[in-house]
Amino acid sequence: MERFAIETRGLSGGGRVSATKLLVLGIVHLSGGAHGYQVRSELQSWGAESWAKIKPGSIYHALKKAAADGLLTEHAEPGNSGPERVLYRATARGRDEMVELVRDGLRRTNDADMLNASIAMLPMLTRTDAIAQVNERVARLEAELVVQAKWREHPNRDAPEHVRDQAELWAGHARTELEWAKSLSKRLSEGAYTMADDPGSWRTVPDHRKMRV
Amino acid sequence: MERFAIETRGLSGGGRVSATKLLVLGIVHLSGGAHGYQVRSELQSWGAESWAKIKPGSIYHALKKAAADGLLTEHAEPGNSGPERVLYRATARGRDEMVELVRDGLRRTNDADMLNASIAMLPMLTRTDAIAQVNERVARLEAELVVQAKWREHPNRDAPEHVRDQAELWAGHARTELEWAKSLSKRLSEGAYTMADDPGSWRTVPDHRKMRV
DNA sequence: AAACGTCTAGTCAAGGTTGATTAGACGCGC
DNA sequence: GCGCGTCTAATCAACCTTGACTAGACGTTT
Repeated sequence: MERFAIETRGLSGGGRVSATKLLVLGIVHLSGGAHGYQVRSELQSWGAESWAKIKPGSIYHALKKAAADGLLTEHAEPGNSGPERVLYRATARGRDEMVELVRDGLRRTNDADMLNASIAMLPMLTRTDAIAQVNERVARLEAELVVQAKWREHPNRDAPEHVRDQAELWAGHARTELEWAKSLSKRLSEGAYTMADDPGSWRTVPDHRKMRV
Repeated sequence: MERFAIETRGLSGGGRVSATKLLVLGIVHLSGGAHGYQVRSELQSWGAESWAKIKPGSIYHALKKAAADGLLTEHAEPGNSGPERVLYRATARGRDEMVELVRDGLRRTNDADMLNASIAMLPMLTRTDAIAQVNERVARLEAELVVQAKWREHPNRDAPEHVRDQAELWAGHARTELEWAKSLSKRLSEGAYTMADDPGSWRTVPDHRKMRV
């Protein structure tokens, strides 16, 4: 009966994939260490509350959970000016997990939040890897559109008419996403953005020169 | 400080709007009374696990919560054949709340799950009401596209380049949705679907002839 | 200089979500 | 007539999300 029990688990201790987790890990990493409020501000300036629907409350939870899972380290800092704060830094496992989350988010269809978060963290990947993941997404979307087309030819008679008509909307979204993914793949191939293996990326910048707030 | 404390609360005891709640209330109502497994099967046959991302576990919780809030009544039934079951029936408050949820889900932008669930429960509204809500949605989407266009002219310099480029994808989704909403409005005007005030709708069918499993 | 709003920084309880698990009934091949 | 898989029906603990709330510091208005 428990044939599939393990299957869905990823690199770390398990638990649901979450856009919050990815974004929090990503910002901490990009900042080369950050406290909660800093992550919160950075995400806000990226407009993440709207496209990933992240509320401040979730950020602190995600940070603590990631620290408990060994993906981040916690350093308590006495408040020299203002309240106390806790500094978080990414561990090696945290970096690996984050990269896997980005790759998965790009490759797999479904879940808009995860896709948005993955795109936001795209430069965590090398250029060739990113292109490969996006291309796999393109292939998946094309396959899904074929399935959807078949489904509309032979609709499920149990579902009411207006529910069946909803499929048009989903197909429209899938086509939009397909076009966008194709154009992203092309932009990447043409050298757009600074990826992990490009000069000037977060990876090639020495620690003391990384972004600070 | 608590100026807005009440504002977000709806008709009932409060709490977050949820696609699960709407679908569960809707199925119970449409079935003229149902137990958990029946709701689960019906949603499955509508393909709801995929488009509303509802897992069985959530359904039972939603039923109990709705019963605790007075939106449903619970009738324990001894298992004449098979395990025990609990029969749920919609109350008047449950019906009112559900209709409000559908209207809100149609009118307000954001949250794909809620929109999908609302469309699935569209025939809960009268035809004129449904058209009005969809038209308001059309207007909102058009306004949003204008805002997005302005945003792309004057992008936020704090966000990285690839995050700013993501806006193209959102705009594409918004345009897809806009076109679909317009066509839905048109179909409704032309008399498509059986709405709450049409002959043959769930509302005009006497209780004993309602769908049973 | 007391009052006021605002920014920094974070906690918390209440509630929602979910994968795993339980358990009886039922058909069916051997 | 016994084991096996499948269907019905639901429970539960672990985990995630969130709105509301706390609290110090700082500028600035009155």
